[in-house]
Amino acid sequence: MNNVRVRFAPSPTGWMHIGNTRTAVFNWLLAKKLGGEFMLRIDDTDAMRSKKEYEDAIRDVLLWLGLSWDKEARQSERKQRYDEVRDVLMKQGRIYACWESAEELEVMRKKLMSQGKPPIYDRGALRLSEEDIARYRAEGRRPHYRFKLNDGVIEWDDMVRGHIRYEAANLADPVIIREDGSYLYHLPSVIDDFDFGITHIVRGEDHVTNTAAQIQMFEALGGQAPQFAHLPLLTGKEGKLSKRLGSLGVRELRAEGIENMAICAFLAKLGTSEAIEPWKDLSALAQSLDFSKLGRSQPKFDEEELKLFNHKVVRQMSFAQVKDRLDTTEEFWEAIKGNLDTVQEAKIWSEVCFAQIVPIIEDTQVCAAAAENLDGYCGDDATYNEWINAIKTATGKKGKELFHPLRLALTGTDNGPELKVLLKFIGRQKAKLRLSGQNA
RNA sequence: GGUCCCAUCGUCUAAUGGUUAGGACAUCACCCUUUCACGGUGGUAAUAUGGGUUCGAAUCCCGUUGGGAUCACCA
Repeated sequence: MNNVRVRFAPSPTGWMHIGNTRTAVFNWLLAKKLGGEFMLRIDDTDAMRSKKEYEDAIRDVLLWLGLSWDKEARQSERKQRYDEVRDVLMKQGRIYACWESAEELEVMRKKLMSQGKPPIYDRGALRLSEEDIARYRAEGRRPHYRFKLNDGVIEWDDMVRGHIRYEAANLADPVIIREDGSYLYHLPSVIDDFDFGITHIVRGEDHVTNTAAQIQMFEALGGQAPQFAHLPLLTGKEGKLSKRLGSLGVRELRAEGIENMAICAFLAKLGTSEAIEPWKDLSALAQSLDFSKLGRSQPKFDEEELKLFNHKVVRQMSFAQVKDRLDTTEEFWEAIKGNLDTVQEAKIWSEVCFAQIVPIIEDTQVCAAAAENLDGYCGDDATYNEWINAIKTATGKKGKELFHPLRLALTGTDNGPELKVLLKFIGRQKAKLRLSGQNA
């Protein structure tokens, strides 16, 4: 184990969705690829919106996906540490009090925008006199606090976007402490990354300007910013960053029968120049991680493609991987798995073969001939072929006219694995009853 | 509006000044299967747009158009 440490830092304010999960997957894969630690950090600084059930769901989903963590922390338990840092930075003048109300700030922003100016905070609070402040206090106002950005160029080498450069003057001093004294995301995040020795941060590109501000925070703490990788954001089919994506829950996908490996591999390879294909396991997938293979434009996430891919994943799963979820034999699994979209669908064929179904008699002549000639069938190819030929001779039917009624009578449905294979499991007895129209 | 990012087959992308513009997914056709499906083989399909630079541009430069991010007392 080296000193590489990577983290996934969700805020428990909603269910795990495809965008979240992608970030988790990349961070986890990077930790494994570099042989480092993976940390789960619950960013619950927003007490109003954070919920225990969301936090539990995050853990459930990560575990189900196979993204286990070596260490964890919760921001709501580290307030003391944040206060310490706050006091130091305040003394240094990097944190300053502001007295504008949210409404006043909103008005200022709108005014600047309408003048064609960037809606950046004007640092009015820094020009306040003692009397001004005393008056605000007397009015019953409570201050919120901002982090003061130093002028100059902020730059870093991003693992996916290359060299990035921002002029600090184009950025607004971020608010880091609310009027009620609680912390906003920026500072606790940096303090934690610093304290826990986080070496790499992978997150969405919506964070790039945050990163610029946070780099100065790392420096203010006397530390050095970790390596950053900002992933292009996923978009929906229609092009826009769809709200559906935000609501596309991993739990729902799981319930639909999408495999954890399908989700991980799909998210890890979408937007890269590599083929989306099944991987043996997560560590093999981790070894394949390469940020230089990622494009810089925003890939479209299509749920249909994920489902198609899931089929491929299911098809190459061994019996050992599914036996705990299915009550069936290896022989049966191997016979039908090529035909499944989800592992759960195996149950459908299991019922068709071993339980009772209602046959559909589409062609009485074919079914009668089939029933009459079934006695010689022994479950092998040779007697199966003899049986088919006998029906063909007796009825003069062939091809679809022959097989469609047989399939309907024997399985009660018009599609599925090869009839020859299914009949082997259905057996002569059951088949005969079904062919004569009886439930069996 | 300021700042930043992006633009190649339907989709994800490769081609770091000279390629018949390549691959994967989807699609279509054919083959296999005496049916559907599964599987196999092959095909169709792209450089947003206008100017430059150059012997030569998908590639470099400028403009246009289009898309996205951010500018929260969310994270």
